[in-house]
Amino acid sequence: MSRPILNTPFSDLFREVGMKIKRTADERLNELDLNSPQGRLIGYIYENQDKGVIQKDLAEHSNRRGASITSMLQGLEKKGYIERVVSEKDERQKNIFVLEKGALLVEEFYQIFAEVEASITSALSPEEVQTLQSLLLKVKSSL
Amino acid sequence: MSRPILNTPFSDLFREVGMKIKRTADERLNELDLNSPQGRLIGYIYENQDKGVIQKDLAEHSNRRGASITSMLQGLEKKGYIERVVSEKDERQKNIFVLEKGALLVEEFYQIFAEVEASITSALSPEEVQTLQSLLLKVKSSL
DNA sequence: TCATAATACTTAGACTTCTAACTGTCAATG
DNA sequence: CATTGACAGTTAGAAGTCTAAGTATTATGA
Repeated sequence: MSRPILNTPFSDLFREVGMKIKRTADERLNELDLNSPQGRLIGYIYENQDKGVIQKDLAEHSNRRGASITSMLQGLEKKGYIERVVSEKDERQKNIFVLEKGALLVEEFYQIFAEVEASITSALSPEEVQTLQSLLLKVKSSL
Repeated sequence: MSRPILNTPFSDLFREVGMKIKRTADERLNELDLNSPQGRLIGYIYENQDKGVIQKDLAEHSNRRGASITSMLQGLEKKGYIERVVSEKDERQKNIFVLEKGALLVEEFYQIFAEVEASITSALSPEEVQTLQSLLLKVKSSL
C-alpha cells in the first residue's frame, strides 16, 4: 500500500522563514523585558497617539481580538510604559498614551527590528530584493 | 519633534502572508476536530511510523519542545487517533503509531493542505513560482 | 562495577491568545 | 423620549506553548 505524502514547499517555506524571523527577533529582544508583539504594539501607539489611539484600532491593526489587546495593555500599563485615559468624547473608549519610560524603550526596539529586517534580505541583490517584494505582494493579495 | 517611524516591509510581509496562510488553513480545518499543528503532527507520524517514530523526533521535526509534544500527543491519544507504546529496545522511549481512526483523518488533512498550498501560488506564473521558491530558499538559509 | 552523566519523557506553573458572556455607554427610530 | 440595538472594553475560562524541575532508564569511564 502506498501512503500519500504531503508535499507543501511554499507553506513550509513561509512557516520556516516566519519562525526564523520570530526567533531572531526574540533573541535580540530578550534583553528588554517585552516580547515582539508587545514591542510592535507600543511602537504603533507611539507613532499614532497624537491621533487618539483606542483599543479597537490596536485590535484591527495587529489582527488580534479586543480581549487580547485588553490583556496586553494591562501588562504594559502595570509596567508603567503606557497609560489609558477614558475619552472625553465617548466614555466607552479609552485613549492610549506612551509614557516616558515606554518612549525610551521604543527607540531600542526600532533598532532591533531594523537589524532583523536587514538580515532578511542580506543574501539578496538589490534586484532580487525588488523581485521578492513584488512577488510577496502578489501572494499576499491573492490569499 | 520628529518621531522615528518603523519601516519593516519584509518582516511585515512575511508575518502577514504567514497569518493569512494560517487563517485559510484553520478555516478549512474547522470542520475536523483538530487544528493545523495537530494535523501536521499526525501526518508526520503517519508517514514515518514504520521507522519507529519517537517523541524526540517529533520535537525536532516540528521545532517544539518535548513538553509541547507530550501535551499534543496526550490530546491525540485521548481522542483515539494515535497510540504510544514503550519501546522494547529502550524503555525511556515511546513509539508512536496512528490508529485507524487517525488514518482516516490524514487523507482529509492532506487534501486541505494541498488546496492551501495551491492557493499560495495561484496568482503567479510558473516562472514566478520558480523565482519565489529560490528567493525564499536564499532568505531561509541566510537567517 | 558502580557512581556519574546523558537521555526520553512528564509534570507544574507561567504566558499569550482565543471565544463567549457580560457591563456600561451611545445612537437610531418609532 | 424610551426602547432597542450597536459598540468599546472587561472578565472568565480554555487551549497551546514554553521553562524548569522531576522521574526513570541507559551509557560512560575511573
